[in-house]
Amino acid sequence: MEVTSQGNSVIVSGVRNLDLAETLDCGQSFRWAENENGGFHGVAFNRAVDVYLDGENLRIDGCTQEEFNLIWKNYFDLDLDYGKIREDISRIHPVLFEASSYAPGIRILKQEPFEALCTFIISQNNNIKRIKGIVQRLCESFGEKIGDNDYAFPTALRLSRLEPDDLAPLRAGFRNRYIIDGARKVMSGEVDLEKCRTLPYEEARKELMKIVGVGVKVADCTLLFGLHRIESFPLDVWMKRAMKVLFPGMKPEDFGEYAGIAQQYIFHYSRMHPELLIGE
DNA sequence: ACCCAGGAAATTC
DNA sequence: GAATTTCATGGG
Repeated sequence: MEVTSQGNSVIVSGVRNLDLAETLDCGQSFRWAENENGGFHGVAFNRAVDVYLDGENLRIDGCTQEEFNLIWKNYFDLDLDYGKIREDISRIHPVLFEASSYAPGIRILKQEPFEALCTFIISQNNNIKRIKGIVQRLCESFGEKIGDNDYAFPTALRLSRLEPDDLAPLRAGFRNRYIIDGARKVMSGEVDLEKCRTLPYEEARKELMKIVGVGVKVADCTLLFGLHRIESFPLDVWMKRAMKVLFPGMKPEDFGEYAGIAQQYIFHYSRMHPELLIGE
């Protein structure tokens, strides 16, 4: 991996096992949209960028070399060897080889913990298109303006001072009070997100589940996508169907230390092949 | 009108 | 305690 910068862009060469659409538009982050030039525009860590991938060259517009090293290198998890991981987990089960070969460019993003928490609270009993709309309105309403049309994700402090009814314009429905409860418990320290990086997995889950509206699945997604606990194996409706039909008898713990990456391959593969899951 | 959506809380049995 | 219903909202 080699990094050069010209003007307001950073170019990273030697980037393998990354596909922008597979990674940014597969239901782990809700803040990226394809732009008119085949790249993706998005916001994370209070920065807005456009990203493009040409072969093994990743270009990030709106980014200094310093910001790349501080933010985006980690965000895209570029130090982890996904090729090696794919080889390893392919040996676990033939269907996992199939699923991971189908979309080998999926990576697990390292998102902001509080953003992951809130967006997966919003995700419950919801669809990806509407989740994106609610998240967009949440940022426009309560996030810091960081560009012409770009808003940072709201801070826990800001949201903690609101009442559930203040979120009515988001049209998030019953999830409003969950978001506020999460913000308040994070602000007060009753829930310590950073501690969830290192706590034993079950304890990290319990910590997050102190929040009203956070159950096992939302906790698992927060841990996987916001705290990079890649052993996490969230079971949503798609994954439950996939487990029954494609991996009968197997349990999450059978997928090893990179279970979260396996999960994301399976999730994407299942959604792209719904015909495999009929009957469940 | 009906069903579903990257679920979880509230209620009922 | 386990199974069912309800919870807002939008789209098919």
